[in-house]
Order: sequence, then C-alpha cells, then structure tokens
Amino acid sequence: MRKVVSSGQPTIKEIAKRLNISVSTVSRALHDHHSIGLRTKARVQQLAAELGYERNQTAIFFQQGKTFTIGILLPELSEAFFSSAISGIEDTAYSNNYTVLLGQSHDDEAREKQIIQSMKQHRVDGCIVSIGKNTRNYEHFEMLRQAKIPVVFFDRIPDLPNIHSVSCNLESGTVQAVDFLLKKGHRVIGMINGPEQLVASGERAAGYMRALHKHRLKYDPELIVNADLTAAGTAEAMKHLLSLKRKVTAVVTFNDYVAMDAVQYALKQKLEINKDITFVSYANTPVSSYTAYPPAASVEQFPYEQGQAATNMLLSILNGDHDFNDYQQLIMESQLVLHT
Amino acid sequence: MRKVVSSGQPTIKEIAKRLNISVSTVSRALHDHHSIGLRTKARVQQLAAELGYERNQTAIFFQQGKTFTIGILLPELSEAFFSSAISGIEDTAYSNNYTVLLGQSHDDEAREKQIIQSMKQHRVDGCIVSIGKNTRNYEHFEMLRQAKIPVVFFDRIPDLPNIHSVSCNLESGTVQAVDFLLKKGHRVIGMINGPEQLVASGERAAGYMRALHKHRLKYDPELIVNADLTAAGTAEAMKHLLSLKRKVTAVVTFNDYVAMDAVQYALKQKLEINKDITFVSYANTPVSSYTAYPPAASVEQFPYEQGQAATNMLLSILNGDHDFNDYQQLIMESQLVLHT
DNA sequence: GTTAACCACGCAAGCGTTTGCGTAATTGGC
DNA sequence: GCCAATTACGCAAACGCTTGCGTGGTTAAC
Repeated sequence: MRKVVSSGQPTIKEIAKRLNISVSTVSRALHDHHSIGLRTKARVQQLAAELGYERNQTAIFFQQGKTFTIGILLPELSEAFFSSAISGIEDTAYSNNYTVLLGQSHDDEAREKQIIQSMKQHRVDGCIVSIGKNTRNYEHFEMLRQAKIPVVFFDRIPDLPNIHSVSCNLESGTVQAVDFLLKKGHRVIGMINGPEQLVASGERAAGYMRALHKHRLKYDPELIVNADLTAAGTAEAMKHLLSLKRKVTAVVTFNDYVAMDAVQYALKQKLEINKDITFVSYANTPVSSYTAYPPAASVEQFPYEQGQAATNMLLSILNGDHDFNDYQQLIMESQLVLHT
Repeated sequence: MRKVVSSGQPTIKEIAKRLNISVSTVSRALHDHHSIGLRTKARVQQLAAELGYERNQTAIFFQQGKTFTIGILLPELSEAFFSSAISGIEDTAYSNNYTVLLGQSHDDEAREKQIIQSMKQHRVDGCIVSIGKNTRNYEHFEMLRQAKIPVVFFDRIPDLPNIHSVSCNLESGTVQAVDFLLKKGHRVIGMINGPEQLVASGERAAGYMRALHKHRLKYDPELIVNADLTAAGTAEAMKHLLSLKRKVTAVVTFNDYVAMDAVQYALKQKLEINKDITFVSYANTPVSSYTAYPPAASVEQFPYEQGQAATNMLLSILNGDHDFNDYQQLIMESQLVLHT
C-alpha cells in the first residue's frame, strides 16, 4: 500500500495528462522553449496557472545537481557584526536567486564540523564561513575542497594556503588608530588583542608596531596582551596593563564589546574615561553612539559590505568566472571613525 | 554527449557494483536494517567509510517529499531582537536535525511574498515568520496553508483567525511598566506606539489603559500616538506629546531603539532625562546597559526563548503531535527590568 | 516429513524534472 | 519535384535513493 505523499501539488505529469501531450512538451512549454508551438505553449501555461502549478524544486535540485543554496557558517548569529554581515549576504544572495542556509558554531569546533558536514550533505553550492575563535583543525574545510564545494572565508580567516577570502585591512586601520592616539599625545598605548591564531589578531599587532615604528618609538611587548574576548578575560588583560610601571593612558581593544567591558573595569578602578585613560576599538557598532562612554574612535569594518563582497565573490566562482585554482583574496580598507 | 555532473561523490550504486550486490541491499545495510546479514552489513559499511560515501540529501529530500528544513522570515536580520531570535531558532532546529533557510523582508510586503514563494518552492517543511510592519495582505500565507506547510508566527503576529503563534504578553508587561511610572509619581504618561495594525501595538495600548483603569485614572487618547518606528516618526511623535497642555513627564516607547531616538529628541529640546522626562521601553536590548541615557526600565521580551518556543511548536506540529486544526498560541510572560 | 517461520538478499517501481535524440509534417529554395 | 532546413512534438533515460514484494535457502516445531 503506497503512501500518498502528493500533498495535492500538481505536477508536470498532471498537466500532460489533461492536455493529452507528453511531459517533455509541458516541461519545454513552461520554459518557453523555441521548439514548442505557440498554441500549445499558451494552453500549457494557462492550465498551469489555473492549477496553481509550481515546480518542485527538490526534484530539480536533485536532477541538476545544483541547489542554488549557499551555506553560511558564523560563530554567533546574534552578534551585531555578524548579523549585519548576514544581512548583506542574504540581500545579495536573494537578488541573485540564491537562498541561504544558516548555521552558528558558537565558537565550538565540534559543532562547526557538524554544520559543515550537514551543509555538505545538503549539497549547498558553496559556503561562506567565519571560523570559530578556537578552531585549530581545518580538516572539515579540506573535505569541502574535496567535494568541490567552494568556500569563501570572511573576517575570521584561517591561516591556510589557497583559499578565497574577504576581509578588512585591519593593519592600516590600526595604524590610523595608533596614529590618532599618538597625535593626541599618548605615548604608552596598550592593546587588548584577540586569540593569537586569528589572522585578525596578527594584523592588529602588525599595525600597532608599524605605527610605532613610523614615529620612531620602540615597542614594548608587555603592552600587547592576547585575551579571549570574554568579560573576564578583558578584565584580566586590563589588570595586567594597569599594573605596568609605565602608565598606560590609552588602550586599543579588539572590538567595541571588549572596549565596553574594559570601560567597565576602568570605571571600577575609579579611572576617568577619556582623561585618565582613552579607548579606541574596532567595529564601530552602531549602538556605541548611544553609549555612555563610547570609545574615542573605532575602526569601521563594514560588515554589511563584507557580506556583500563575500557573496559576490562566491557567486562569481560558482558562475565559473575564474580558474579553479585562481584563489582570490579581497581586502577592503577599514576606516577609523572618530566619536568626538 | 552526457555531461558528467558526478563531482566524484560516490553513490550507493558504486558500492553495490564493487561489492557485487544490489543497491537495495546497500541501502538497507547503511540503515542497519534487520534483514541484512551481519557480514554484508560490515562489508558495506567499511567500504562506504573507505570511499567517504555520503548520502545525497537532495535525492532523499526529493524521494521522501520532506526536506528537514524550516524557513524563517524576519523583517530585519541585523536587528538585535530578531538576531537573538534567529539564534534561538537555529539552536533548537539544529539539535533536532533540522536546518534553517533564511530570508529578510525589510518590511517590504512584495519581498515578503517573494520569499514565501521561494520557500514554498524549496519545499520547506514549515515556516517561522514575523511579519513586516506594513503588511496588510495575507494571501501569501493562505497559499502556504493550501500547500499544507505549517507556519508559526511569532512576535509580529497578523490579525488572522486559525494560526499558530508565539508571542509575549505585552499587555501585562505594559501594566507593570505603567504601574512603575505611576508609583514614581508620574501622572501624565505618553506612549509612542507602533503601527496600528500590529497586534503588539494593540496589546501595549490595552496594557496602558488597564493600568490607568486600575488606578482609577481617566484615559486621554491624545497621549497615545502611533508612529512608524523611524527616527523621524519618533521625533514627530515626541513633538506632539511635548506640545500638549498637560505636561508629559514620562513616555513609554515601542522599543529601545525608539527610546534612544526619543531621548535624542528630548536632549535637543534641552530636557533633562530622568528628571524632566522619564522613558520606559520594551526589548531590554543588552546594549542599553552601556548606554548614556538608558530607559529607566525596559520590558524584556525574551527573543531567544521565543525563538526556541516557536521552533519547538513547529517541530511538534511537523511530528503530527496535534490535530491539523488544533491551533496553538503560546503566550510568554514579559517582564519589566529596572535599569536604576 | 510437512508446514511455518525466519533469514538474506534481489527486482523494480517510483519520486518530478530535464534533455538528447528521433520522427513526422510542413516549408522554402532551386 | 527533390533535398534541406525548420517546426512541433514524443520517447526514454537519467539523477540517487527507498521500499513493497518476491524468492530461494535454512531452521524449528509438531
């Protein structure tokens, strides 16, 4: 006894039977194929409309081996930076008739792997991913490569050869940030950086050093501390910086959230913000404009635009606009935004 | 000349050929079917592992007429309230082996329709949607009903009979909010409400009136104004409220963003926040804790939990735990959170 | 020794669509 | 009036997988 799954949705076969023609003719008529007569075309299209026919995408996906779906894997959907990025990705995917499959890793490597696995099984055409901050092992991305599913990394990019990526040039933004502080007279500038293995952390550190070098100042390794981006980690980092002999008067923090946490810590230590200590950070989160003690400046990373760019890159790869081995890395310019 | 789409991915057929057994045996072996001998099971599973076999989900989706995918349609992915909700939805979908297809309407009715259409074509098993604030026409949801695709509405719920929904009891939260203001001595309390057709707006208004009634105060219709949630609309609403003869000393705003905009307007009018005028709002956006002039209190709506609840409801419907005509509406309690 | 039960597997249909190829019938050129 | 091109359509395979049914072979019960 066959289970009837039909759900009433009319199929191409239905139309064919009613019109007494073959399914192939119906299919072609629906696609406006030139080899179908005008009369039959019209009849088919009219009946299709009447029946409320809708192509069964799952059948087409299966048949074509293409899903017009892109998978997007992010650490945390609710973080402002990433949710802006999602927004940019969805917008450009949508206008190119692609849909978006979503997954969040919560910075958990195991979950990251499972999601990638799931996306692979779903046969997404490509992926856009920002890796978790604890991810050390990249074999799941290697599997995607073997399955010939292209992936564009963005923002949090793994340290791997031969990948596509979109990111912001944080080094130049950091130079701008440190320049800004130096011009305001600060000489002992701390930095609360992120986990060491993130490329983004390396870029921040590099920018920091380049700016110092430009001004012929010497670099004190004690001033850069790698934290884990939690409130507790930030507090500890601040504690370290404030314990140094040379008085730290400004701190560059990994992002606006870290900045806010750092501000909280500083306030507890009875420091006056923008007087005893000045903060500069990254992300330029919109809310910081409403904030009591916003960082004096923030490096805008254009998440929405990064999302757009990553999607466009992925789509052009899917369209076969490039050689398979032509790995692209788009680096957007970040920009320091003053909040004074 | 047949195009080779294979992409090298091994199929069930491959395994069958190599082992000289039938595809059905392989399929059953992979599913641990009892009617397959232990020896063959082992051989199949080992070879599958060696080859890196992975089931082709698109084929299964097609064959089973089920996609294990839920569509989620929201006005704006980057809004904090919704991105928390997404997070909750994705988490519970993930732990039930469902995946999530994403779309944002940008509060545009036409786009909302297109996305629903697209999800229908993608044959999602069900949908979770929060409607756009301008949506007046609900025929696209009627189409989903006809296609027997269940949909759970949440937060922004249309005024339709026979729907599933998850929402927060804003009326009680509003009563708490107005009570709070009344106890602080405010007697002329304005309200910047949302678009009239939103159920959420009605609930806020009802709560407002109920609180007044409880305290035997009479209700002045001039004090409630329906705005469009833009900064400009909020400014206009504030202008109206401040122009009234009776001096408004407190305002309940539709959400934290409206509150922030209202605060900005009040500051421009040289009003002192929490002295000349006090704000109470909804959403309890985390950032408002960092904010310069946060609302004195905010009604927490638990977006993450709402997302979880909506997903659980949808999954239980998909599991056939209910009659088809057993429409459920879950109403969660909101809770006033003081920021003092 | 017959029947029944079970075990281990193969056959083949079917899900809805696309598409290469074949085949009539009509048209046009000379 | 013959060949070629064009028009209008049908046939059937293929995509990968699941599953109802059938079929030998072995075992157990009476």
